[in-house]
Amino acid sequence: MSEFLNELNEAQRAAVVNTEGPSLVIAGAGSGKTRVLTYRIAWLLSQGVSPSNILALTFTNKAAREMKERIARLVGDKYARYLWMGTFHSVFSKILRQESARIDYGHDYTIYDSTDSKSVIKQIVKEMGLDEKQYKPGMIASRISMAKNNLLSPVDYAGNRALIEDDKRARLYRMQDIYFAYNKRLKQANAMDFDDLLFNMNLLLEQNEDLREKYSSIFRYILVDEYQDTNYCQSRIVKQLAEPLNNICVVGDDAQSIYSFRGANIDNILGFRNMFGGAQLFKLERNYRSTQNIVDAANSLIKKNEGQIRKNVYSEKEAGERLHVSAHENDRHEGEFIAKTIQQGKRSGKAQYDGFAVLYRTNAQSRVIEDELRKLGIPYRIYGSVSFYQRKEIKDAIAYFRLVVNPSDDEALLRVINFPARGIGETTMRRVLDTAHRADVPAFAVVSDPQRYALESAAAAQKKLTGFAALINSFREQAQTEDAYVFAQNVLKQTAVMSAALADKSAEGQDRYDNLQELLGSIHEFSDARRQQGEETKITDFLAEVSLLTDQDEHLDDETPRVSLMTIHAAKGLEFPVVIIAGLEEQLFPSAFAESVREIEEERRLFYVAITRAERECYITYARQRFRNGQIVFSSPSRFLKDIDEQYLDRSGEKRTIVQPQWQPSWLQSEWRREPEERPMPAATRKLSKTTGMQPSADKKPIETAFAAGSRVRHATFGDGTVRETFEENGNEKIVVRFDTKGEKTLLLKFAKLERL
DNA sequence: TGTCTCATTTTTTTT
DNA sequence: AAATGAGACA
Repeated sequence: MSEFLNELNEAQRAAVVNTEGPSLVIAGAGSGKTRVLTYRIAWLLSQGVSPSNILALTFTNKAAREMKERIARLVGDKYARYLWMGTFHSVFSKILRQESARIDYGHDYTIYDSTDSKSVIKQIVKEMGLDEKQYKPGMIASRISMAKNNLLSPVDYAGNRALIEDDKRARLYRMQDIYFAYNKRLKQANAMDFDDLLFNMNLLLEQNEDLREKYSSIFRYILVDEYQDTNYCQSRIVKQLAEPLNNICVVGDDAQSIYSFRGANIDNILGFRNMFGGAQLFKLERNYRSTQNIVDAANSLIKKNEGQIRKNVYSEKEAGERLHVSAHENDRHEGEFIAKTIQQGKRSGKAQYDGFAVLYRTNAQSRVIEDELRKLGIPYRIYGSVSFYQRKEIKDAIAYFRLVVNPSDDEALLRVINFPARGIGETTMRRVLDTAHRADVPAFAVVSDPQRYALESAAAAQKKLTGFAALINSFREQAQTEDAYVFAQNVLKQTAVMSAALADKSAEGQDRYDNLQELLGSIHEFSDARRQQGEETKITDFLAEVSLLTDQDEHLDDETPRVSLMTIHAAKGLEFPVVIIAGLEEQLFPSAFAESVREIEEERRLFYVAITRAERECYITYARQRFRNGQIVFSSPSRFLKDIDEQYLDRSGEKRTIVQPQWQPSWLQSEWRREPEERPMPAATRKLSKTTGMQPSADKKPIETAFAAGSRVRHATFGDGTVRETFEENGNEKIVVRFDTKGEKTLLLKFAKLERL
């Protein structure tokens, strides 16, 4: 039964069989972390522990799924199926649904995603009459999130001197009030945001001794993956669940902690042995993934960080090639290089396409690379950009389901009340919301019965509202009786969502229709899968799952091996024979936002993660200029390149290519990152006026702008045919300055293909 | 109300 | 470049 233990090395085996009491497994990159977790679970099962007594928490859905599959392969699906395995969020959300009454929530609570949250915040800021420029929803949302991650309720927040001081410094004096109102609003909508799932889970355990006992007796063995990425709240929950047996095993690598922006606290892993006295420590230091050069290079990099748990990661594979660093003239050339490298690598048999991964710091970098891959006909797959469930039409469709199941869900209501158009406009909705908030009721209540809440709207508008309410209400019964798929089909048909998409003959309309069909298909699939396990599926079951799906495998049917493109964050836990890391430039990687040493160190860990994804070869690229936010910016090589010992690098690729721009318009750099108040005249206008010698139009209307760096001024062509100056860029594109004669006296700059002068 | 146009702003990573 | 916001106009 347990001969599989032979497949482990000594350190791994020790970590696997030491099941009683707390243990901390520090697992260097590529040292078989997942292996230890899966084998530990398999081992527990082989010792007669029931799968329903094991709780395994992971960071992503994908990790959970893969681990489950691996366990099923070891011990059979009939055990694996009953394991409690999933992300923190999904497991806790299931428990919270079960126990929702205890925290005074309805069973069918909605989970608000970050878009919903920001929208709520925006409304609150507006209603409080605050400046939206000052109180940016994203900023507010992240502060609230941090508070929740640290278990601070609005009341705690208001009582926290440090936070209040900090808010003052950021000129967010009403922060605490917004937090308070935000939570109230969510409660009213019977909704939780991502952080509430954790916050409330902790609350549930803290306030109910019986539940604490119930769940800690169910979860007799607890395993936590990626422990370095957990936040304070998560660690408290785990602590409560683990007691009194404390059969808890956490696995992680402090060197790979890259989620502090999400509240992850590296102290959790560093302080684990304080929280759980007598915890055993296991160190996995042998890397099975990468060649020595790669491991050594990564080690030399991470050594530049302070405050690590000492460990000595080593590889016993061959030395392998050095890491190839190359410089490129601009982002397009960089993309071209990447595509060619992959093409050649494939031809010379280094790997199939799916053996290559291109990693980058930001999603925005993927586009150019995609373009170049496509030019060479290389199949690729992008992970994690706009996921299927984030598309507008899908969110709209789901909002209908949400609203039917949970009529208090104001965000869902707002999304769909005028989609497809029903003649219910902004003004009406403004009034509805005002009325609802004043009466402390969900918006849907006002929509259903405007009279009762004395809504000040025209009779015609009121009729439209009640009509909409009737439509939604007519679905309510079906939601409870019908199968999810049948229900979804009905709703999309009767609300005309489907027909609206079908009527749209544009390419995007076609796409939208296909996507809706695909959504129906996936509901169908979901329902079928559950039927095979003997469970009926209602739409609420689907909703409970879908809101926590993010990267969800948009199951590609074809089996074509594809190159993977993703952010480094998304690449954590994966490995590829050949890894290409793009955009190693200051202001990009490390990100321009990383200022403090702490933040820089996190960026460095990110680079460490990127390098250690590679099994055999690693390419690192950077560009001298890059198109960013509609402007060309100049960049210098990342400081991180200097952090790797020279002996592991092959820097020959840096010498060939460099072309410094011959002529650089001085304003290109000086305009970058200038504060708005220092700009008396719109920058674009000034630029143009400077270059052309023309005066800006009287009303100082800004002008669309696009000057290429490294361009050479020749003459310009104006709309009326006069030629003054042209900008030639590296022989490929030119920019013509035009004088737009129709309408306002505005100046326009346009790109045009270059006919050689 | 809804649609179009023009201007401004955005800057990371994600359960 | 792309998304958001404001204002004009039908």
